[in-house]
Amino acid sequence: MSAQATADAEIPAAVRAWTRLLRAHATTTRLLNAELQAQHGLTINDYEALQVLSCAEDHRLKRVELARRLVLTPSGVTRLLEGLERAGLVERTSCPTDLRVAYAQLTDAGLAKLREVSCGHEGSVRALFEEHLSPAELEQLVEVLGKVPGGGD
Amino acid sequence: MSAQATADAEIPAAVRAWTRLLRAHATTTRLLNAELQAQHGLTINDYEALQVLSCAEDHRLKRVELARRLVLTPSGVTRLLEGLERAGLVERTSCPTDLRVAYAQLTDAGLAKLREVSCGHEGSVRALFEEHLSPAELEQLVEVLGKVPGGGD
DNA sequence: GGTGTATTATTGAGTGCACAAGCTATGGTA
DNA sequence: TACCATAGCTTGTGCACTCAATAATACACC
Repeated sequence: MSAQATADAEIPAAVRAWTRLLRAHATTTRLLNAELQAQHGLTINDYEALQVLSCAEDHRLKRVELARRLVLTPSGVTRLLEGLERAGLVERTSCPTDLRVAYAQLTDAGLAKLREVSCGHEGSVRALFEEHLSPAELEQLVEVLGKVPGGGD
Repeated sequence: MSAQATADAEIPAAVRAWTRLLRAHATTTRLLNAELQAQHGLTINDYEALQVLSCAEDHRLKRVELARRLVLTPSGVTRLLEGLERAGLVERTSCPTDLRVAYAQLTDAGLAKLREVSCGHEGSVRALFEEHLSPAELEQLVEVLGKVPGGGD
């Protein structure tokens, strides 16, 4: 009955959702990042960038658009792509009609790398999430996360 | 009907949940962190640390335990507490029965700061989440996030 | 055509975190 | 008592990201 016994029932659902989102994110990213890094030398954002590019038309995207999709700042994208370009997975392409834009273009090596990595990585993601959530719960999670700011596509 | 037209229906729910978790976290964190920083000079983890300590018995916790709750490494906690100690919000306390442990002890100033900040911050969290999610959806979110690794209490 | 504003991208500086290595203290075992 | 494995914590190093400032191009407007 001390000071810390207050609350649990009073904490707004939004706040509980927020802290759980924080903790769940921290835990899952730590696990998946470590694995991705150890097995393939990629960070989560490296992987996500390759993935997003592979879904884009002609496997390329304006850097600003990539930033928007990955929820990074433009400067974050510049640094991210530095690494991927050094590894030969992505290359810069210029836009003929607008000299400001530099496309991030997935290379063949990048696509190959993605195919090599994605199966195992998706397996890890599924193992992590499907271990404790039923298919119905996963669908719910997808659904409600889609309504959280930034969670939609 | 191009290469990128594959998939949407085929992507496993676990993977869609994972990417939405990533994006939602990045977006909400960015917003809330910027606000907390601008208005009170705290990071999200600063706030969370104060919050967790305030709920602990005698307002103090072993650093290792704090690390576990915040999903940080011990070294991360050391650096986090450096800042909070410098600001006078937390102080080190030693354990009489085990000289290895150094408690993180919330100071009066820390408690005051937390009370000063929490109302506004909770308001921001609620505004952000309640804007697009109904009470029922929020409860669902709490429920299913609780089953994601790290999301439980 | 020239000017002003918006857009795209990069760079420099600073921050927050992880990993690995190292220290001290504890507790079991012989 | 001596020893050794383990626990708690800190430090050195490195990485990923942000913010603020900067440069170059595009485009609307007069």
